[in-house]
Amino acid sequence: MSTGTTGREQPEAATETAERHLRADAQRNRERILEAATTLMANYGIDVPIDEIAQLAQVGVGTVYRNFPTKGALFEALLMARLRPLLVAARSAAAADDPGDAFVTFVRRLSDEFADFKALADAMAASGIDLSVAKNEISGDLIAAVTELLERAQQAGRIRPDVTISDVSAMMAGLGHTDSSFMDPPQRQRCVALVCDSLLVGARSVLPQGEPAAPPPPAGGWR
Amino acid sequence: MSTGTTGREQPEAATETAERHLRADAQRNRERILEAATTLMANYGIDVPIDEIAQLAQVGVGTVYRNFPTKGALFEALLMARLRPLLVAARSAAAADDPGDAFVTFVRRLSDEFADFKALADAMAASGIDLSVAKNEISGDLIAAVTELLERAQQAGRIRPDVTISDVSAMMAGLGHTDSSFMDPPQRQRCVALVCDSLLVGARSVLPQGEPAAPPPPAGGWR
DNA sequence: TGACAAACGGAACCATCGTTCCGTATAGTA
DNA sequence: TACTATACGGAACGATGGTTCCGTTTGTCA
Repeated sequence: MSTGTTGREQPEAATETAERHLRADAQRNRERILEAATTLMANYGIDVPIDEIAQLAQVGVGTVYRNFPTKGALFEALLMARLRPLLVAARSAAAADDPGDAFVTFVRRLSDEFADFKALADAMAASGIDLSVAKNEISGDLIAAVTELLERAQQAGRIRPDVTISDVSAMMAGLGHTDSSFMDPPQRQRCVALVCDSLLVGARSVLPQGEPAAPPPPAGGWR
Repeated sequence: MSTGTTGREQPEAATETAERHLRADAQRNRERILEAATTLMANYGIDVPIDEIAQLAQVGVGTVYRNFPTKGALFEALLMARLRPLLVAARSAAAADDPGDAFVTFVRRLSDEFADFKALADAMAASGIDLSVAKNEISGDLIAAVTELLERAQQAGRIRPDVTISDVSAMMAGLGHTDSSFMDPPQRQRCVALVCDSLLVGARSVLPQGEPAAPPPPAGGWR
């Protein structure tokens, strides 16, 4: 009766297309929410409570749910925003003159993305070893692009011919899950280099300098 | 420490030493609990509810808590049981004639352990990139043993001299987190081989055959 | 066999978190 | 300025899961 219909009243969910003339404050809030969610999910992964996102965005939880029907929807919106440029990168890598180098560049880029946005690795873990982090089309396109990148690099003799896209996906997933929050950037780069070395033909990277030497993590060590 | 906190009345917690004359039924139940917890945590990781463990063990939750003051304690008990043989393996690998081969064998073994006991990978993720999955002594011993294994394999010229124990730990963690539940055994073996190839000097394994669907890699391995 | 400490089961408690509901506030408009 | 659709906040709800409590059962020993 008074308030909307029996169902929810969110406008077209998170669809950016058909921007149904949002009220100015609503538009502002939506952006705040996206920003807050990005910040928090980048650092803490998918596990941040909605309440915290709402708090950081200076908004009530209701407002979050008015914009995104579900936590998953919010997450997926963020994910897509991350995946899209990654797809562009993969495609241009596949078209590069030297697909071998382009492959390495792409892997490095992906690793950076994992580090910058922890939730991406979470999503990858949840959906198995392939790159299809969401049921969205983008993920399919992404894996297609990486497949082509791989094939071209193999044709160019730069990547081992016995390596499959599954191998690549699995290694990428592993990279993402070498819990980035515990790994400093130099260490991450070393891992990227090692992974690439395992896939490339006759490659033996110079590993970027990491921590001084010994393993002793600050006193207490484990935990 | 864990024992004798002010609160509960559990007998020495999970300490097997000083087996305080458990009543026959209590002993039986304790074993049932450990067995059930192993089964469930192996398949579902740390996230299995205590209730489910209790149910499978055919005991009440109270009985679980009488044996293990906390879910974490139960988990740690299982973990130690897993880590101990792994430690033995690492030590004997470090003492092997060919530390290069022994290293590969150990990595394979570790990977199997991840697959057999999903919770191990969970623990590793939670504790960062090093092997120290718990604050227990065993984990310290384990990383020490692996360090020695690494050094000996490097002295023998089998592992790249620029690889550090941190690198090894990180790659192992990645291996564990290439979510084993989504990866069939052949794929896992391929990843193990790739990781080893990245660490060893001049190695290019023949990757074990994986799934049939993917791009046919029968091109044969490298030497 | 009787008594009692030891052990048991599982309801209840508490905290967390996703989601919904609804009374209230306000941007946009006439 | 007044009116109303739109949007807001946040309390409340329901599900889940770890932990505690306590009345009841049972193994053990004399």
